[in-house]
Amino acid sequence: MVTRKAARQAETEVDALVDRLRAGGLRRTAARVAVLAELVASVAALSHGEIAEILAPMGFDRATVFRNLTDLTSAGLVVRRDLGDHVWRFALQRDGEADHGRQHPHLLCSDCGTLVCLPDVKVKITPARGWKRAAKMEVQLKGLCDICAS
Amino acid sequence: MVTRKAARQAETEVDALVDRLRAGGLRRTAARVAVLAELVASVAALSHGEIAEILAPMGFDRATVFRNLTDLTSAGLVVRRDLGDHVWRFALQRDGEADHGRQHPHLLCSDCGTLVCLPDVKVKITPARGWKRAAKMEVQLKGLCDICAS
DNA sequence: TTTCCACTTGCCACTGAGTTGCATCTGCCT
DNA sequence: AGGCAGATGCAACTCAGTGGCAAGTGGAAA
Repeated sequence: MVTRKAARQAETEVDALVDRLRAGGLRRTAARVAVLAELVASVAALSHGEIAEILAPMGFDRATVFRNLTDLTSAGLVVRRDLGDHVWRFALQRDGEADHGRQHPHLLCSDCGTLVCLPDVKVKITPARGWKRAAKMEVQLKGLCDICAS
Repeated sequence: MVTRKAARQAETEVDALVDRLRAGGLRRTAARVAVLAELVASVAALSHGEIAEILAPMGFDRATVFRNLTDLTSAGLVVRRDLGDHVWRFALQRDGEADHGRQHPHLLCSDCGTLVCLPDVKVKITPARGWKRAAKMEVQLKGLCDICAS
């Protein structure tokens, strides 16, 4: 049950995203709007397969969904991410998300292979001899995730 | 051109690995020895496809290679790793690597896949809310190694 | 408003990495 | 040596991702 206010908010967000789409030289098409609407409505990142399944009853072909996810990612509106299971998942490129890999460390579970965001863990790197590329590194911790540790 | 000393060293390493295999309840089979020998001989992590291609002329089937990589990984002799291209790559779980991994951080080059020790780089982890497992984590930085960056 | 053209789509097929079933082979314990 | 459970080769399959082509269409220009 979606409230009227939330529906209007989502629509506004889709409109804003479409503006960015157009500004990037891409056409406003029904398929793209539908993909963006699904990403706006979803809390979690969605795989191509999941989105394609949702949009199929509306007549959108999965090849189209795939191409559009790729286009939207190239255009910078969408980011794709792998959680360790070799499935790309797509989510909106929220403001400031461009450096997601560098914003916080990730835990790679050495047992199940899941990649978990650790936004509350701070990591400080002290490089030796003015090693300049440290700031561009992503930090990954390797150990057991909460599920495998329990 | 492999020197005689290097060849003997590799053979000794394979023998040691086979001992661990047997200790773990797995059989010593020609296919498994061949897989281990390839991993011993390789500097970089190898994909299933790469190993299968090497071993095919010796009569080893790729399904067997796949199964054995999985078995060796489950047994703890081999570790698998993804460089971001959705291909699993396999490498030996080196002796002392469990502790080695925690002694200093490593750089995993996102281009060539080389794992480089960074003994002079200090990393301080500040976990949130008394997260007790932080001390048991290995730290891995992901970015370009010196060669790929130049 | 109409035209037009480059972009987009649906349909179909393909690729590559990974995986499974089954009959047969084989390592190793007794 | 015998026997049995594990391992293998062969063949086929799954799944996520991807590409070709004819037809459809968004939007700029006239």
